[in-house]
Amino acid sequence: MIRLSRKSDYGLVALKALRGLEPGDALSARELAAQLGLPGDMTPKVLARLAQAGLVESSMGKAGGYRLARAAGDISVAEVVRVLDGEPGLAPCREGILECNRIETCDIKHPLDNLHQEVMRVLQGMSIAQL
Amino acid sequence: MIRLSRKSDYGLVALKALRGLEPGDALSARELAAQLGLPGDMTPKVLARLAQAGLVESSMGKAGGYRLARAAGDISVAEVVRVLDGEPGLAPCREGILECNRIETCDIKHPLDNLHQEVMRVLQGMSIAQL
DNA sequence: CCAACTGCGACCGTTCTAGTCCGAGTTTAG
DNA sequence: CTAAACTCGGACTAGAACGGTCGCAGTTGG
Repeated sequence: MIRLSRKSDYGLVALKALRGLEPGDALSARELAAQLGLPGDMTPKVLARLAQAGLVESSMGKAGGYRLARAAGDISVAEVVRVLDGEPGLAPCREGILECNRIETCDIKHPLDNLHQEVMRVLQGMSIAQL
Repeated sequence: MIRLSRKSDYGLVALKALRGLEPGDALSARELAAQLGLPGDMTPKVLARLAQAGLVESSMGKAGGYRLARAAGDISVAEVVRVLDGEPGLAPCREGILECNRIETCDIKHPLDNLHQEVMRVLQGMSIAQL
């Protein structure tokens, strides 16, 4: 609960390493992994997802690698988490399998949603630049 | 991520049902389960943990059951979650197994902790009475 | 004494996650 | 044109966490 998966953790660290890179440069997944001490084959996966979400750009080929697609200040923690961990969702009563109670749609759903939005607002307020 | 386990969910719903109970009364786990549509044998477990944490009181015997140990306004969501899901902890880099990086103690740990505190502050600010 | 309840621990099955492996496509260097 | 270095994407395995169930011991009220 309120716990980042390792993917999100790795993603944040990687993005942090990627900021402060010269405009033309790029870092390969392998370099990042070695430099940050991340598990070798996990890093490409994380970066790939970030790339297809448009948070980083990738260049193929021999001197390829990754670089931030936007300014570090324009990438929020919330966005990274959403990409790597999927859309959050406070309670698991949405799969349609369970109906919780039949009384309305869960007594506590509404206030819990407010809570969730507040939490997301906090995550939204922090950018990669501030790490 | 930012996701309540079902235990916490059940706990919150149960506490909500327990508030608005006459001072002398008590609800048995079975009654609560039936009334809320929770899985039968899960409810005693959740309530037992809440009881040993001092959030609810239990009375044994034939007419036994559970009731709130404090006013609903004095029980925060954060407390319930902590009891049922364990102490949160934003990132899983504490087990001592991994050292993340050797550079200091994780570049992003500090700002992430701030974030975590803010989230907890949000949870702390909402009580059972407000559900 | 009996019935109904809590309390607590042990026990499975399932699901999610971390992590690894492998093949295919792409670009640059020589 | 060939080879090397890199990204891309899916498939696959192992392990942990979680939800859920069962059974027994202790306790209280009729």
